[in-house]
Amino acid sequence: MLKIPLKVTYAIFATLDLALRYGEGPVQARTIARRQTIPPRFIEQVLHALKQGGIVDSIRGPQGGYVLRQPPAEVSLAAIVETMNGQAEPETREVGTNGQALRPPHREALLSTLWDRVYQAEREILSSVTLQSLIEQYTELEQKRAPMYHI
Amino acid sequence: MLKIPLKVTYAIFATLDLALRYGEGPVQARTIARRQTIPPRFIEQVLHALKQGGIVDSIRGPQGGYVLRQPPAEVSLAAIVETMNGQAEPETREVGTNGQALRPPHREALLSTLWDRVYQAEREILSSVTLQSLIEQYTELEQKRAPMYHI
DNA sequence: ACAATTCCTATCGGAAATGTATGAATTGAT
DNA sequence: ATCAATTCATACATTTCCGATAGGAATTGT
Repeated sequence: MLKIPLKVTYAIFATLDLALRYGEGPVQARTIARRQTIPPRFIEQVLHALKQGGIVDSIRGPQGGYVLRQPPAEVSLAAIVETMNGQAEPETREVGTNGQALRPPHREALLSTLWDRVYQAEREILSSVTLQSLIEQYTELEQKRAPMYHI
Repeated sequence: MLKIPLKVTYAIFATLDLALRYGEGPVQARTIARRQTIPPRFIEQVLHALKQGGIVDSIRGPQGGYVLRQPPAEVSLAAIVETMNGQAEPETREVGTNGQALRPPHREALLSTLWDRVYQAEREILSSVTLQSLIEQYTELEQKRAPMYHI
């Protein structure tokens, strides 16, 4: 049930890459693709979706590329994940009932409020994590394991 | 990210159907299929999975069918959902990195602990909901909207 | 004008989800 | 013993989704 599309993972790594260079001007899709090992033609779509979602801005033409729209501390994973999932969220397919007990629409309502609760819990967690905090966690991990090497 | 396979929905409705008749002897797959409007050939597979998962018992032969293994108050949705999802849970695919920043394995670890937190939250909610409590919610809904009609 | 880049849309392949089919195994009833 | 009702097991077909690729159009700095 907890399904993590690759697309979402790519989006997080891509925005993390941008976060690490926030304020240094645009980064090209190809560069991110190389650094994060994401298929170059595919990351374009991911970045495009992130732009539609208001997460990144794009600059066209030579020396163009992508930049984070807000500082890394302002960008929550909830925003990224929701953007990548589009509106495809609460598609509780109707099933219908012929028998007596468990008639729609209450039968369906029962489950959809349940999924809503799960979804809200997920959202709460993801809202509390920002690109900034992820980077901090990352450098902590790095320094713990290999305290002498720098990025 | 929150993906609800139809299979899971079917499983919940099927077990709810059994819960409403708990203690009244076995219910045939075909009967459940008709009442819950689930493809008859498909529900067999769902029920079979539920049996493998220890949620239901099956009785073969004429007048056979399926029964809940435990009283409805003892059956949590977490058990049902986990059974239907099999072991297919935590497949965090590795992505790999060529560039400098955000090297594996820490990059991957960052996300997998995050997904774990989300997964645990989901599990907590689903553990707190039983077939019994679902039925209670259902009858409440029914009586609120149509207080004069009975099931 | 040119070249670098994003933007848009179409398409493809494979995997997973959904659904169907067939027949074997089990068992109560007669 | 036979029969019919049912689950059991497996294989197969169909559809849908996801990841990935491709081609070219639009934009813009130099």
